[in-house]
Amino acid sequence: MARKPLTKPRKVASQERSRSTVDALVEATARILVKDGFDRASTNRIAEVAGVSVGSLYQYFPGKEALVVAVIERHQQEIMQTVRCELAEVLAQPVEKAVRKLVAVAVKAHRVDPKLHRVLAEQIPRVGKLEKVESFNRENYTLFRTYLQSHQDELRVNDLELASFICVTSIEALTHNAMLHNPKMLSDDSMETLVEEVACLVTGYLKGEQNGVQSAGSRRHRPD
Amino acid sequence: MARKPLTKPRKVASQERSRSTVDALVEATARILVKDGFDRASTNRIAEVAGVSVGSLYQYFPGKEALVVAVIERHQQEIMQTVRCELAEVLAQPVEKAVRKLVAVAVKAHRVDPKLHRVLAEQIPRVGKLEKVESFNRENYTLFRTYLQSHQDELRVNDLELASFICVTSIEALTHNAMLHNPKMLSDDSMETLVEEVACLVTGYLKGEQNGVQSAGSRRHRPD
DNA sequence: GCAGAATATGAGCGATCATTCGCTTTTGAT
DNA sequence: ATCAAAAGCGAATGATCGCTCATATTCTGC
Repeated sequence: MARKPLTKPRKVASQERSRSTVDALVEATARILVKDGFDRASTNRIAEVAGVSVGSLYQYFPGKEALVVAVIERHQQEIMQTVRCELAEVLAQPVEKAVRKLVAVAVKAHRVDPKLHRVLAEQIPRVGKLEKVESFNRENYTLFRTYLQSHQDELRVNDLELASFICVTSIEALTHNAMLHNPKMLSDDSMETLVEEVACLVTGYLKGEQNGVQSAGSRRHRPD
Repeated sequence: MARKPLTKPRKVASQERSRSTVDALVEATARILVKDGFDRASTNRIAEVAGVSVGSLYQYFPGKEALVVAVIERHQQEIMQTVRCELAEVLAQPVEKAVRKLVAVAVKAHRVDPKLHRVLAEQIPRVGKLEKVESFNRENYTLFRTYLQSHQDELRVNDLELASFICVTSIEALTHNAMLHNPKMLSDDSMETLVEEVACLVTGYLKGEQNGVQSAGSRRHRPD
């Protein structure tokens, strides 16, 4: 039953040359995804753009899906680098400050590679291995819940898990939609007011009242 | 330059027989999407499942994309029927009531055909004609802004457009993610608390304080 | 500088799929 | 009953794509 006489040990990369090949393939995949979309990204074309042969491609990736997974993982790696870095200092801060920072970070994360982000969000079918896209939010989710736990006395909400779900989902969706579907929000100015508003939304939910968050001109001046 | 000698006048449907053929095709497309996913939905297969020939398919649909668009439109038609129906009575109600109703309706909308909804959300690449999926939210968005305008005096927010964006996006994302990614929230019980919480989030944002929305046991009992 | 392992090559095979078109069947008006 | 238009048919075509494998090149330890 020994059935791998000529089949090379799929997916290893020890030497340096091969490592750069793998990099070139992932990079080419990302470029094609951005430039031509998911459908027009065939293994032959990826190999061609990467400057390698299809054969080499199949030595390291079992198929197109694996390439895309690699692209996604690389992109999320970059994003989480940003997030984790900026989030370290937040743990000690009060809710208002922390939430605003969190939202700002979410926006920043969406600025890492917007075009790629859009393609990954809009064109990649979430099937098979591609379901892993969701696992990304798990980390933010856990991170946020940890924060809530250590600041529980400042909060009004009880169910921290539910609260984390609500906050993280809202923040993510709002920044995401603002970046992708709302062209008039792309100016730095509008971006600031958006951050302020979302922070207000979340803080208000967590604390019950949002005094002191007055800012962005979106607040009404009640002259009574 | 007359270049349509044998090419049938693509996409007409006058008699009754043909109308049922079109229906069968759309229905078959929906079924295949749910059962096998977008990738495995080929025109040949759709025709086979529909009980018609590929030739007939191409008489009414220029390709697979058009079929999917038809499925999406049919699905959104059903959803908007539900939404519009339940939303009529809301216009006169105060923010607390109205928002809660709105959230409840959003949940209900996601229950129309959950499996199809999931496929449409996860597997359909938003390219070409398929971008139309977004136009769906435009209506809810406008509907919501209209409500805010007529209740402006109850609100704290100034920029109603921004507020609509924030509220609609949050509600949609929260219900969507709850239904699709959070299995433990599927019980009717959890669903109720979710509605309560989301309503609380939105109401708090719009009004500034959410007294009277106490309910779902997620609220903390402060015995001080 | 040599042997064998690692890596790279790319023409080609097979499968799938979208789409066409000459033909038959059904329909409805006369 | 007749006939033209409408609707339906499906084998056949051609294009694309994923993937393999026999072969060639490069690298690494000795």
